[in-house]
Amino acid sequence: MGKAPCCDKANVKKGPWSPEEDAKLKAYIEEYGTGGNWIALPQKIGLKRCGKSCRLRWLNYLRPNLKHGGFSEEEDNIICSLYISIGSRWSVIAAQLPGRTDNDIKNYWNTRLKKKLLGRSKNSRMNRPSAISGQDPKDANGGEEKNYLQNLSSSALERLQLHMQLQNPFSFYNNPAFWPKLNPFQDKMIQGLQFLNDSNNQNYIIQGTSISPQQAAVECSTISNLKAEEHQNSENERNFQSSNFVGQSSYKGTEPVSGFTQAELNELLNNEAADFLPAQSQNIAEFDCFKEMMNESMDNLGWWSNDFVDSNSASSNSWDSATKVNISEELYQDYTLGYTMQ
DNA sequence: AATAGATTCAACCGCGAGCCG
DNA sequence: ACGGCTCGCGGTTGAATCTAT
Repeated sequence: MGKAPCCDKANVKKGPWSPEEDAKLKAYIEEYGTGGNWIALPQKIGLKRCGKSCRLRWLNYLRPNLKHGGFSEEEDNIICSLYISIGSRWSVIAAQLPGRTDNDIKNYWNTRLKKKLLGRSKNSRMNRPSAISGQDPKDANGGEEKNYLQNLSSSALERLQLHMQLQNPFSFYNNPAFWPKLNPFQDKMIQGLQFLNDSNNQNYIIQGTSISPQQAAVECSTISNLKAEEHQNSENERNFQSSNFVGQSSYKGTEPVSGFTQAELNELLNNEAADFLPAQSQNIAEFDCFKEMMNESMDNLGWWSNDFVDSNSASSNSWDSATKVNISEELYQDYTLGYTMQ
């Protein structure tokens, strides 16, 4: 049985929106709201558009308080650190960047940030066709690795590359002693988001204590309480943005954004990490790192790729278990609030 | 100035989740 | 419990624009 189409495709206009269409949609929504039904909306206002198209146009372009134009360095940092932590959860990342849409961020990542961060290591890999396995794929274990790699999405590979940069033994990233202490809020956020991605249900270290996934989930669910406290403590700080999970405003200044320090992210953004070793050694180091992860550390990599996890949580819509509800509600709250029409 | 190739980004698509009768 | 429907998401496409030759 096929799925019912959301609209009559034959009578629906596609392609770029005209100023007249924009004006119609904007005027109606500003006055009446969506009426809780995007599908019915275009008919009400005489637009020959699909409801989904109207929704997208409103959310990504017409809705008030949207930022257009270049991203700031702080926004770059937030996007990068969240991408590394949770992957392509664009809506979650967008929730941390007021005025930015998931589509914007996705485009910005795909067209600019990704290249900025990965261009270099990508080039080095492209120059060595069999460097990943270092042997004929048909050799012992090689076939398995090949299949495994073929199953990786490009997103997962990108994150792997970032991960490898972070694993560079000479890197700042790999020396916890050098890391500035995260505030509890940031610590919980990063670990909470990683927890959501992890189907292996390993234990988590929160505030130096190893806890079970179940406990981690409870910890994460307390984030809203932390937020409320902080909000009270900074009543005058209108920038708090209430939902600002990353705390870019409530911890402005000296604290790192998300799980990474400004220096770390600058290093990543400027590809400085790749300069730690001469080109040749760097390739070898990358290769060794990869092999090591493939052979020994798979269990530790669950967080960075959906492709490794079981089918129940492999989809992007995996925010569905009972333990995840509290968190996803928190994450989406303000994002959706912005769309709620009176 | 003309052309090809690269880049950007608005818009589309299909899927899964959740709600409701 | 089931099916229909809408919503929201991430991935992808393709027209417009920019850049290099």
